[in-house]
Amino acid sequence: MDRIDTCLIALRRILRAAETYGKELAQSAGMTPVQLRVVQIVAETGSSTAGAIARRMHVAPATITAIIDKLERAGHVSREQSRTDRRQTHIVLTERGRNALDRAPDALQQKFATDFEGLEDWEQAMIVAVLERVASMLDRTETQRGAVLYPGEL
Amino acid sequence: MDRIDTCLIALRRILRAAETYGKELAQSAGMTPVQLRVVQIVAETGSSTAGAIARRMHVAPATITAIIDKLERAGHVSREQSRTDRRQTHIVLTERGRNALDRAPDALQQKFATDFEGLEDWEQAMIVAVLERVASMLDRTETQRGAVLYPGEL
DNA sequence: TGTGTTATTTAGCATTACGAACTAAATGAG
DNA sequence: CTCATTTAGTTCGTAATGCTAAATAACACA
Repeated sequence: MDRIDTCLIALRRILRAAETYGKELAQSAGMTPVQLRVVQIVAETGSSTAGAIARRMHVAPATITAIIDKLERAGHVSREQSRTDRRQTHIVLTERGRNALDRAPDALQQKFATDFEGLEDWEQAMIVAVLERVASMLDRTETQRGAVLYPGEL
Repeated sequence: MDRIDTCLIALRRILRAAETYGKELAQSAGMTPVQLRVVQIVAETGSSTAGAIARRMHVAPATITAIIDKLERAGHVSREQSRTDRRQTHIVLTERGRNALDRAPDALQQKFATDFEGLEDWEQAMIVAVLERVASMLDRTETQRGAVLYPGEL
């Protein structure tokens, strides 16, 4: 078997695993993967505007509106009008949202972290180097093409 | 920065790159990523039944029916009733479908393959080893849990 | 023959996502 | 200060993907 094929197959396995974990994860948090992703962003940033979330997720504002609607109805987040610019809406995490987040540790992350810690030091170092290498091989284009860099993207 | 964090960030970059490429790819083929995935499977296997595609994609049969409907309407594939078992429907690629496929080289694959070939031999070997390692760290559970292995899955 | 199993489709629903059109608020030119 | 423009978010209509449950058709075997 070709080395490239082996790599691509491994990459697909990784992608599929991520998807699977995403679903599990969402189930234990009581929301869908996308909704959870939004909640994670809000939690991470303290409070984001709708537009900032949309840009960060590379998604149209209308899409975020719909997702926030559902999260708000479920009581996970709430909308707060900005005082400095009343066009803006700040999305903030509610108590309930924070609880859901605590109940939903990222399964992929956990699994990987556990296994990773059991490895030899040199093995860890090798994995770090390779993953970074592969990531930059794959996503380099995006920044090279001059795509807009969004606030909080890094 | 923590090694684990570095890995996870790299993994997310890889996931996002894959998504981006998937969209590009599908666009040049004139169909959605999922539809293209079905067409690829059909092309690869010569002719699959609807059920086989569903199992391979880990998706409910009803979902495949809907996708095949669209692909058939667009003239990319056609349905043919099996002669040996008339409950089965064989999905076959049309001329038009094959053309679309030719027009859509897998962007991720291309990009990766190009870069990969430019690397030193030892570097290639290391990448192969690490990706396989990470893949098995992440997707091991699935087989361990005794999930059904689907025909053509390997 | 009849009963049970298997393959696919139909129907109805939820989620994600988009673009276009709209409202409200801020900003800038004159 | 006023009017035009831009920006932020929402609403509306549409499409794709995915599910479950129920229907339909064909096979299989006792």
